[in-house]
Amino acid sequence: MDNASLAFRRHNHKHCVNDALHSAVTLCEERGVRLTPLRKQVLELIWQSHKPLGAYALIDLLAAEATRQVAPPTVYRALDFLLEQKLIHRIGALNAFIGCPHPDHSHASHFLLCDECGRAEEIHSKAVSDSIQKAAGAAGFAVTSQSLEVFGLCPDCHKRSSADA
Amino acid sequence: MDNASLAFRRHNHKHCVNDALHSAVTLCEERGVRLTPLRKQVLELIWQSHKPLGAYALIDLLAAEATRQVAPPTVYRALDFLLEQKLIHRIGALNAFIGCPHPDHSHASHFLLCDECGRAEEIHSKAVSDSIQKAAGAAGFAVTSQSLEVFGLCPDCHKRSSADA
DNA sequence: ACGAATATGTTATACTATAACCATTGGTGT
DNA sequence: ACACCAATGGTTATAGTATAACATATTCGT
Repeated sequence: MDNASLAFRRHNHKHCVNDALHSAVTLCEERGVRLTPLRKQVLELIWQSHKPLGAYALIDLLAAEATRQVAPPTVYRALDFLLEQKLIHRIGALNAFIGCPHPDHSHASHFLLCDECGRAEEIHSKAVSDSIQKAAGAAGFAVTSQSLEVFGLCPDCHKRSSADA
Repeated sequence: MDNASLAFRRHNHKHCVNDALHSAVTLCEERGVRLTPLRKQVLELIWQSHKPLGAYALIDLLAAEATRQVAPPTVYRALDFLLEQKLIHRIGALNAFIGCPHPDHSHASHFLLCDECGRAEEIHSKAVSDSIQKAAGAAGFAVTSQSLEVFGLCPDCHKRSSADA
């Protein structure tokens, strides 16, 4: 079981954070780009949970860490960097950002988003990617990026809501 | 060829608008909900092109029609109604809205979005829907809605950019 | 050390969306 | 017709998200 499928399960989340930060460091070195302290701190804060985090929530967290009081452009620039390096994804419907568990191999942004608990799990389905690619191709469309946001109830919340009924 | 696949082709766009308004009227009657003049006007403006339209662009257009000067809440309420009735979709990545060519049968929001010309085409692929449903099911996730936003170049813009190169 | 490029700080502002409250309209039952 | 209630739209203010423009500081190669 890799980190990509953990969001909706019990797990030691420190491993997620450590893995994410470690591979971010490695990837940035390989790519010759700079994962500065600010960028790393932002990435770490985004990884504090499996819930997508808004830019302003991030600003509040940075302020709470007491180390720095940053203005919106600063955090947005860090977010832009992390997006470019595919270390995070943006969830359009939520205006929020979430860590990418597989930053090493490029892939699309496909997420399951729980309406109830807010957690997000990235999915990696070749069938999904291929079917999208095929449908686009049939329309003569040259794909550069894809974003899939599937809303509903995660296993836990679904079970809970069934019990309530 | 139905209206759902026209966005990237030459066509008489008046037909799109007429069809959309006509089926909106019919559907709202069937559902016992009121497609008021404001709501209808907003829907018509959204259908003026195949490009997703922002709420404030819509406000400007309403002002330009000289008939009314509306404030944001007014247009957002109209948009909410149209979204509820599935007469339009929201494109999360663009904070914009676009008409739904198939409001009569419920379906997910799956779009091809051209980075160059801004036009959007809704796709209806059972293979895509099914693969998504299956992937979500495998994760124990109960889907309530899906939004797929595929970015890239439409046939026209792709041809044009190849020619430029 | 120097200059160029990159990164961050700072101020102001643009863009997107909603809360709260009030006035009006339209259908319902009597 | 009338009173009533729910739904719609108008208005003001404000919340939430994102970027422009410019100043300062840091890093890297030479």
